[in-house]
Amino acid sequence: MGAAKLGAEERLQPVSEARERLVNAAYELFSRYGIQAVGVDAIIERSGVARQTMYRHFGSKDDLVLAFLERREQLWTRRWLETEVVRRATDPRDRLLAVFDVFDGWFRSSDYEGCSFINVMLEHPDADHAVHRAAAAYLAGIRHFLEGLARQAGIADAENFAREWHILMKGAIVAAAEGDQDAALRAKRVAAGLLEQADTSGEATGGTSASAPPRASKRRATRRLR
Amino acid sequence: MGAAKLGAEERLQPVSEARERLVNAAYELFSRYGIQAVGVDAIIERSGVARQTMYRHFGSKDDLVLAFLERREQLWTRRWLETEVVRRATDPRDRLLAVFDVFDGWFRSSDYEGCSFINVMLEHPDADHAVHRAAAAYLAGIRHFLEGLARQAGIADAENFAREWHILMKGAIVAAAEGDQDAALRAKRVAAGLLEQADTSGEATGGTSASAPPRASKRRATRRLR
DNA sequence: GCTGGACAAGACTGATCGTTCTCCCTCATG
DNA sequence: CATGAGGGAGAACGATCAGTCTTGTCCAGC
Repeated sequence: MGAAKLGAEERLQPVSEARERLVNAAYELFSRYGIQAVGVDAIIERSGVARQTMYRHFGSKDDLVLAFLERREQLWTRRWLETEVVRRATDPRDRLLAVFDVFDGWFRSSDYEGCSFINVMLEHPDADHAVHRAAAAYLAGIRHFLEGLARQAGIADAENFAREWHILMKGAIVAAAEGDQDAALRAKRVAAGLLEQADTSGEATGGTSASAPPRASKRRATRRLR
Repeated sequence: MGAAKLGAEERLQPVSEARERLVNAAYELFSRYGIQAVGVDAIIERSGVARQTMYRHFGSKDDLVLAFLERREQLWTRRWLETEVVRRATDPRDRLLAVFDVFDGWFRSSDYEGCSFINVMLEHPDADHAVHRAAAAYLAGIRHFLEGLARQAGIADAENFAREWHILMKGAIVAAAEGDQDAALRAKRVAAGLLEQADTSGEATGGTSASAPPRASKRRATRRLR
């Protein structure tokens, strides 16, 4: 807010070209090398922007980090992960599983950089720090996406299910950082088992496991299976 | 190796008192705040050791980091995690599950500091870096412990099983860093399902779930149930 | 045409980084 | 007694850190 009123021209282009270049440079450097390992000098140099210009747009390095995390959510969470998952399947259960197919390609890319939200959050152990909180909030955003899919799939305790699913995703991300390129496949197998035994109240998917007495569903979730 | 021959006295005490204080200080600071956030000055100060003394024992900060990781394995992996797991149960399957009970207490401790191996590995994204490699190696050590339990439990593909189990552990560790204090319980529930449907060739544990057609075990694993 | 904001370029601050060097003391062993 | 290793205290190194300030140029709006 504040840079709202503009002339007729320069409508659709970013608020400021300098700011855009700064966030781009920050994105490339922070996502690859982490926060503490990248100095503002490196961002200045890569963005080709003057030092003072940076401090006019972002009062401090932490402010720039927050802008980086926001951009990361736009590009990675929304434009990449969620878009790709939705594109690959329509059934919400298939979409949940598709997460790990998307991850599989990610883990096998030569320049796998890991999850910036996890990295940044662990880099700032202080839970009260604004950067830690922002990173954790974006992780929660991913979880909300999962929770929505779980709800659409008619899964009873969608929130808990999403948290379990997310644990598998995060574990796989760390395993991939260790070098396990098959981490997504492993996690997907575990996830499939989790989905299979999930308490789905409604939603005739034609399950495989024969008997298994139907657990008393604690509450009828908002069944919405578009 | 190298500091082997000593006088008659000073037998059981550490190689050097100064070195011991340095590693202790490094342990407390690195495990809580990370590597990059802790300068050598802080370690000098906390250990009460002279600057030059530190550089006589450790040629560089990275060397001290490696010593810290080694100590972390001694104290955290061996003396705490593995000991506690073995203490809580005798059946290998129960021991596998006990991992998450031990984690549960850990996650609820007020000064939860996370897994240093994960933190340090993510802090050093370069897979060729000695510190990254060491951290990854200690993570592999944890996995080998799991693999041993899986083998004792008669699980067919023990290595893959251990990797899946470890993914759950690491995902829970990250979730706990986000603030989810119930992460261990969630991961345990998923793990229990994983264990239930595991290809265990042999080993009559007297399972709970009634029907569930016994999956055709692909291969008879080396049945060794001590 | 003037004014003021955005920006480039870069000097500069004080602090901190990892590392090296110097000087002095202690103490066990020859 | 002499020697030398181990250690303490601290100055000093050059590099880098995040952040400030100064100067000059451009350009749009009045």
